[in-house]
Amino acid sequence: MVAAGAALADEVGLANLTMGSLAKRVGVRAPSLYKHVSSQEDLNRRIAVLALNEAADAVGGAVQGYAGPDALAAAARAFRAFVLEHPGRYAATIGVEPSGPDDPLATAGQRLLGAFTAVLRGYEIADSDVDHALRMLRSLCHGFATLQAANAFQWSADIDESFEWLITFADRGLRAL
Amino acid sequence: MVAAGAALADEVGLANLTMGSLAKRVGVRAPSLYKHVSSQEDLNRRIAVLALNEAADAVGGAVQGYAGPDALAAAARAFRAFVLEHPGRYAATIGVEPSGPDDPLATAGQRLLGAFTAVLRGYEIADSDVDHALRMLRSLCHGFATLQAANAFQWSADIDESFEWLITFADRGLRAL
DNA sequence: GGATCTGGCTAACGTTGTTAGCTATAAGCT
DNA sequence: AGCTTATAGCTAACAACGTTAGCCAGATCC
Repeated sequence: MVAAGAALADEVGLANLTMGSLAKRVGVRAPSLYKHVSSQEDLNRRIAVLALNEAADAVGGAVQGYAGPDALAAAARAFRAFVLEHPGRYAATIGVEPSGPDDPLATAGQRLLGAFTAVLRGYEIADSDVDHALRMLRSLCHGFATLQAANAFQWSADIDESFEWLITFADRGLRAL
Repeated sequence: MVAAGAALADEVGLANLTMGSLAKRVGVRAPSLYKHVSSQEDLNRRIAVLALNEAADAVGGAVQGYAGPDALAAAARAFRAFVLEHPGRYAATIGVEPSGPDDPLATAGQRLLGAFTAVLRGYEIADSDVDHALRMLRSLCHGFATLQAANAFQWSADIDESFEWLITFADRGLRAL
């Protein structure tokens, strides 16, 4: 049922995902949803967990067999593709905070982070820099993908080209460490 | 009145900015707000315009008198500081699209973009690269600031330190072009 | 065969966004 | 000065949404 919610969010946008519309989608009256979810916020969290796990799978899978620049490119592309294909569920991950270390949300987030950490192992990065590099990578991918998903890149230049440019930019920077 | 809305959004979060709460804040009943704004979405757009103009002022002002790496650092810091001090109004800028080229929202966005473009002039960047570099910079700053505003950086390493690290990372990359 | 659990339902309530229609004060014109 | 109009507030009311309470049919289990 949260899968249906995630799909609906992708279609109509997270802001337009209403309990009523989800109920209609699954062929049920709205109050019945509360047998599966305790509130809309709870639904949101579950969608976020699903999205983070799926994103981790996508990035982790894309990286397999690659290392260094190839792994970086594969991870970044997979991540952006996931966000663009599933903007609604990814939006559900923004602004939700794990309640504790064993919150499924936290572990799902760790999985996604782990996939990116694996990419960084292909570069020679000092231990003291790896956290910073990870945050840089996450900011870059998250920022680009969400801006594109929101249609915030207005003018001419080709967006795919910009993203490839950005990947090689990050690659060169990481090598230079 | 949109200033009051922006302030309230900063305090309680954009999601909790309701017509009723804003009305109470300005000492008026809710329907009276519609004498100034045509809908909540309209209010949102106006807050977004305000936020983008303020951000452009902050970044533009911080850059004055600097060039190259200093300008980059000043711009990035000013931008992040603005987002962290005004998370509500900045959140209002996400997901709103200008209706046309003379939409105030579009021109405000251009102003902010222009401030970052000025920073890039301190580097020797090929014309064909400047758009990509601009998008990279915007993704980086937007991504980092929004992730931090959402408390998405979980673990230990110091966040300010990461941001400084990220600035010098971008600087080195831009020089190498 | 009876008890319980599961998952649906209807009815109802509070909140929020919004519209319609009224009114008092301020500003502007003759 | 006196009439008109614009401004900006109000109350009443409605629709949509999230949510709770309470009921009920069927499946599962002892």
